[in-house]
This record gives sequence, structure tokens and C-alpha cells, in this order.
Amino acid sequence: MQHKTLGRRPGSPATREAILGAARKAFGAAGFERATIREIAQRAKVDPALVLHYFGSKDGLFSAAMALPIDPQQFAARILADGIEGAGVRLAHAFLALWEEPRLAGQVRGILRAAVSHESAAASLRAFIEGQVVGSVAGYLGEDARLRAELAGSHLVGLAFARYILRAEPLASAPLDEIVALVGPALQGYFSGAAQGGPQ
Amino acid sequence: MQHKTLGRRPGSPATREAILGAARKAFGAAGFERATIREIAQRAKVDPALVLHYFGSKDGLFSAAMALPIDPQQFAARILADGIEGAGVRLAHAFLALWEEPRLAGQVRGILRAAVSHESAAASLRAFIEGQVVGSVAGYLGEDARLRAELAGSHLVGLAFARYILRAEPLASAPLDEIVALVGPALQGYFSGAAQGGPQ
DNA sequence: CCGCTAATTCAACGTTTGTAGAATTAGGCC
DNA sequence: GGCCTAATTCTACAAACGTTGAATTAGCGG
Repeated sequence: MQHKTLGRRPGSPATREAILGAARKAFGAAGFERATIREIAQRAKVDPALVLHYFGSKDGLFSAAMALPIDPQQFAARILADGIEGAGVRLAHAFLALWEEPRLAGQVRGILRAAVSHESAAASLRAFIEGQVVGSVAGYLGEDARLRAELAGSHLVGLAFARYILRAEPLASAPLDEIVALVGPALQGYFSGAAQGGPQ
Repeated sequence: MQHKTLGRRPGSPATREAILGAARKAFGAAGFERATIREIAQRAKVDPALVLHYFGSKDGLFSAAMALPIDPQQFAARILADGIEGAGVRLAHAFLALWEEPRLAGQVRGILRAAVSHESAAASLRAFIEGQVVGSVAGYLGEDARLRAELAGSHLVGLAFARYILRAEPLASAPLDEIVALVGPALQGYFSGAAQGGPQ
């Protein structure tokens, strides 16, 4: 008999989310190493020990804060629902939209930052990409589809890095639509299998 | 009168290079934050204080170790010497060759890792890309050439990240020629689509 | 041999970090 | 009100870090 309802209610709703929000902001802005538990706790207006009470360790906090907010299965389905043509543009648009969303910006930035500096985070992202992302799109393509899908993905990751982390000009300030119009055909080339030129 | 020739000769040739080599290895493998001066000194078989005697600080050591080993002016000229057609394939090949070279692998990996986690390193790389790399190639292209050049560069950076840092399969194990054959046309799309300007 | 200079080492300081454990507070059920 | 439980805070530790300044060693010219 688990009298789970005894005592004070667990999982206070507000503070836990406040900690996660502060963690996403800190990890996204400073990366895993430079973000400190003390700073995150201060932003969330709680004691540092409370952070570890909830998440066990700094790694645990990171994993909880950086859990991917999207379902790749669904993501891929939406991109490819209307057929293979135009998929490049739709993919570029949908991917960049993730980074433009203020609520998600810190999260995705933190994931990328951590994947670069932290081996366990890299392993996690690697497994996610190999198992979920590439698998979701491989069914729609042919022979060397997995390689092609990863090449398209690598372009998107590099694009996000240059625009949102490095902030190199003129890429960082270019309007979204202009980028989508240029990147879309390049991605389409990987899907269609044909060498692709610029926009006609 | 500077009697510079008095006393013991400065700049002992061997140890300084040993420190730089160890630093490149450490920074490339672990990133700026996780690499420690003590570890670098131990690998170079010197005292940690000697490292700072030579380079002043950890940042100074990093700057010295990560100074870019290539001249982008010359790099771009070699890619575009034989004309615009085939430039995509040549660029993909030349860029990936940098990462395959064992002597340079740690260095370029460290530069990318640091640009992600360290703001000053990001600023340095950003200035380098905006001023040198993009400038070197912009003369060969027309109107929106800078944006197109950066998009092509972002693809290459993302490719290096996925293959050499994240090591996502099947990309990490794919033969170089196969990747070049697929990526080349994607890059070519950015070059050929632009209004042609010719070198100025 | 002596003195200058720089390479090189030794030992230590002060800070920051993640983390652990005890102590306290507060909410819900009997 | 009393008890149970979990949220929350307080205090502190132990390790690792970058950095410093003094001390020592070694090469070279006079």
C-alpha cells in the first residue's frame, strides 16, 4: 500500500520549472562548463542545493533541461507530407524556425554547445540523430539515403552555428526568407539526387 | 643600445613547440574549459609555470596554439584558379583535407570547439571569416556573393562538426571521395547561382 | 671565472566549483 | 493539533583550477 498522498505534495510546480528555465538560459548562453549551478540557482531565486535535490547532479540538470522539445518522427512527416518536391525549402524553414523561437532558442543553442564540448552530450545527440532523425527520413529516400540525410542535416547545423552562435555577417542579419530561398535548393539536391543550381 | 645577444639565448626551440603541440592536442580533444594547463604541461614534460612564462595566460596560450595554419587568400586562389566550374568539388576536397591531416586535426578541431564555447574565440573566428575568407571569395562572385559564400562555408563547418566532432554514422565512416562527390554540387549551387563578377 | 640573462622549477595562494549532510520550514492527512 | 513527507535552506568540505613570486639552473659573452 503506497500512501503516496501522505505528507507534503512533491514536485512543486513553479520552482522546478523556474530552475529548468534558468538552466536553459544559462547553458545556452555560456555552455555546460561555464554555466554554474550557483548562477542558475540565483536566477531561479532558490538555493543551489535545491537544484541538486531535484536533479541529482549538474549532468542530471543538463539532461533534464536539454531534453529535445520536438518529435523528429512528426517533424519529418510534416516536412515530407506534401511530397519530395519543395521539401528542401520546407525543411530549411522549419529548422530555422526552431532557432528563431525565443522559448526554444536557449535550448537548442545549449544542445549544440554541449554536443561540442561534452562527450556524453555528443553521444546523446549522436544516438538521437542516428536513430531518430535519419531513420525518420530514410524511408522516403533511396539507396545512400542515410548519408544524404546526414549531409543535409550537417548543412543545417552549420547554418545554425554560423548564424546564431558565431553570428557572422551578413548571414546573421540576413532575412529568414532569403536564407531559406538559397538553402532550400541545396538541401533539395540531397533529396532529389540531382546536382542542384541556385534559384532559377 | 640593446645588447640582445647577452646572456642565455631566448626561445628554446624544442620546449616551446612541445608546449604548443600538447596544447593543440588538449584543446582539440577537450575544448578550452576542460583542457588544463597542468595537463598540457605534463604532456610536454615541463612545469605548469613554464607554460605561463611563455604565453602569459591560458588565453594567450590558446591564441598562440590556435593561430590559423592556412592563408585564406592563397586557399581561395587555389580553389578558383581553374575557373568556377568544379570549384565546389575542389573546395569540399581541400577543406576536408585540412581535417584529415593529423598535424592539423587537433588545431582545427580546437578552433571550432573554442568558437562555440568562448566568446573571444568566436569573435576572433568571426572577424577572420568576415574579413579574410569571405573577402577572398567575394571578388569572384557578384551581388549577394558574401551571403552565398557564408552559406557554403556554413555547410562545410557543419559537415566537419558532424563527421569529426559528433562522429555521426554513416557520415563519420564514409569514404572521403563519396562525401566530396555529394557535397561538391551543393556548394557549386551557391557559386553558380550568383551573378558572375570575375576577380577584381 | 664571473656576471648577465633567460629557461626552468618549486611551493604556495586565493578563488571557484560541484556536491554532501544536517537542519529547518511548510503543506496535507488523520 | 500532531505526524509524515518533501520542499527548502544553511554550512561546509574537498578538490581542481589559474596564477604568482621567489629560487634555482644553465648557457653564453667578457
